[in-house]
Amino acid sequence: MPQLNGGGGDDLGANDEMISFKDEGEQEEKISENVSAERDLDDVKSSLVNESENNSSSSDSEQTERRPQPRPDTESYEKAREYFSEALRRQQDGGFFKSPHYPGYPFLMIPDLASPYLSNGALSPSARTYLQMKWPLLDVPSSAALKDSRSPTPGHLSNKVPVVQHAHMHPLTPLITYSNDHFSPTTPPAHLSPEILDPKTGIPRTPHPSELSPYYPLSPGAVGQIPHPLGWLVPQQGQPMYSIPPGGFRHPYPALAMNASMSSLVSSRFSPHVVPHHPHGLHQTGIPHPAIVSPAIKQEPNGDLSPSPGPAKKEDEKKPHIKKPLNAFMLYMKEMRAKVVAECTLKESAAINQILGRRWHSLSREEQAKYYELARKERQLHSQLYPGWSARDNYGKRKKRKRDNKADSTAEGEGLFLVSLINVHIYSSPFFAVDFSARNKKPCVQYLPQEKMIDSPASSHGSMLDSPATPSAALASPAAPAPTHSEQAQPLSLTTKPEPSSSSSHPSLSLPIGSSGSQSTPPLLSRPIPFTSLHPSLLSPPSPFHQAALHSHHALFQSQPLSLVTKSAD
DNA sequence: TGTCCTTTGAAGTGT
DNA sequence: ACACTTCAAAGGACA
Repeated sequence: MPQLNGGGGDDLGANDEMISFKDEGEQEEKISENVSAERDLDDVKSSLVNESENNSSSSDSEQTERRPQPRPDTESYEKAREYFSEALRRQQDGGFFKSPHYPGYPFLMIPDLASPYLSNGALSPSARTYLQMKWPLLDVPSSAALKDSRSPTPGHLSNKVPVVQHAHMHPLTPLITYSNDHFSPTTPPAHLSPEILDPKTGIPRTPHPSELSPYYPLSPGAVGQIPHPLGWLVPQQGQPMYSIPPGGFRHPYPALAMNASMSSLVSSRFSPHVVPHHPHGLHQTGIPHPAIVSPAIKQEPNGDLSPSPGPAKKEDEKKPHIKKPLNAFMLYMKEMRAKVVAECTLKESAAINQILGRRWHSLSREEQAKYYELARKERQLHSQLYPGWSARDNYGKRKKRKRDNKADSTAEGEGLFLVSLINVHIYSSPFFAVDFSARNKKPCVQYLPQEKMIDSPASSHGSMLDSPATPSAALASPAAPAPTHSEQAQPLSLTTKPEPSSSSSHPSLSLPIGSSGSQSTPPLLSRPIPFTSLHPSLLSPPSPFHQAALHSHHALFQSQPLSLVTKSAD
């Protein structure tokens, strides 16, 4: 089966190279998968030809033996085929916008290309048929696969790292999944519901609500409403980010392609003031909105801001929780988490996030810029979908623990904070691995043996990429010169603000660590991370500068275990 | 069951 | 203007 990831991860090649020590033949597989995808395209062409031939000549028995296929509307069918052919070509040319966030799909829809087969915001039956044929297991699984929802995972999907990922709808286009949740054939989403063919016309019809998958249960008010024609692209268990407007997008990039009138239209439709008409965070079609978490689904602990029960409270409960758009790092985490989890035995998100944080810093500017750009588009789309929404709306819906923590930490004094900062800087440097012995409440930063450190490509340059206020600016000059050694030597900062050029190349290391007084009250990680579960490759490789610096600081750091987390032992 | 942890970045609030 | 706070995701751990 062609897998849509074919080559799709190449845009993350450097990163893949750094962290993918699990499947050495992955690249080869991707190449072959691309070829396979092309071959499938040819198969489709052949099938089209055969089908047209058979339409006039095949017997009834042959028809019944064949998998029932809706008779394609040749024109739109052809358009869809052309689109995907073009998409595939662009993907292979490397010029296609491949979402790092949605590796399950090799490309993002190109509006002007996609529009031909988008009829009134819906995927035309012919286009759908095409997709069904092309990627039967991915988007429109075979009926056989769906008859038994417990059917075993296909071999090509058995890898812990999901090859095909459903779960979230792409925020930028309803045609893209939005999650790296593992594809689970045991939980086919509504969009994977078997194609229900009209026995008379042979054209896929909208299933009756009773035929729909229970994964997108229709609210009582939604009974009778039909699933969105693009529902097959809406993910399963996850939380897709942004919804499909009522009536469907007329454009795969609704937010980006909307003109003023459309924008206002969508705004009126998606204004938080209107959204409550669809309680439970479900789209009119019954598809949950990605960025909306209904109180009925996700109950915010402190979501009840109204002091007294009553209409106000009810109104508040009805108001869906529109989540913040994901920032670049969140997008990166979302994509890479599964990979990291698959590469090590860690399951704890806190530990995973630490690794991801370091990897994020080890990304090149170009790689990071992709995520910044994606995040920018996320925000853009979000702001267009929810023009009245503000991050403030979500304030106070979670426990304000930061404030409490700060109150605690301030009691520890500023010295501790400084040292903690230093510690994190040092931890962030690729010289050290964190030794979290199983029950050690005070994990140490240890020197990572050199031979373990240098086996990875020196992709770490301690990117000091400032989170660009205008990520497009970063993209505007993606061909920035390769980081020099001095650049690589820049410390991994807690913040993204650029270090003063006049400062030491490793200011964090030059700080008077000994004066911190942290030794007496070393900060600790509240929950230890088993060091043995950390694969060496999870740590950023050192540059020559790092090794040199390491050499000079070796004794100090070895004799002075440094803690990772800034939280006080108390 | 709810909160914490942990990361970065965006956006909010407060001074 | 700047510092600080909150929340986005994730899922195990913990109270």
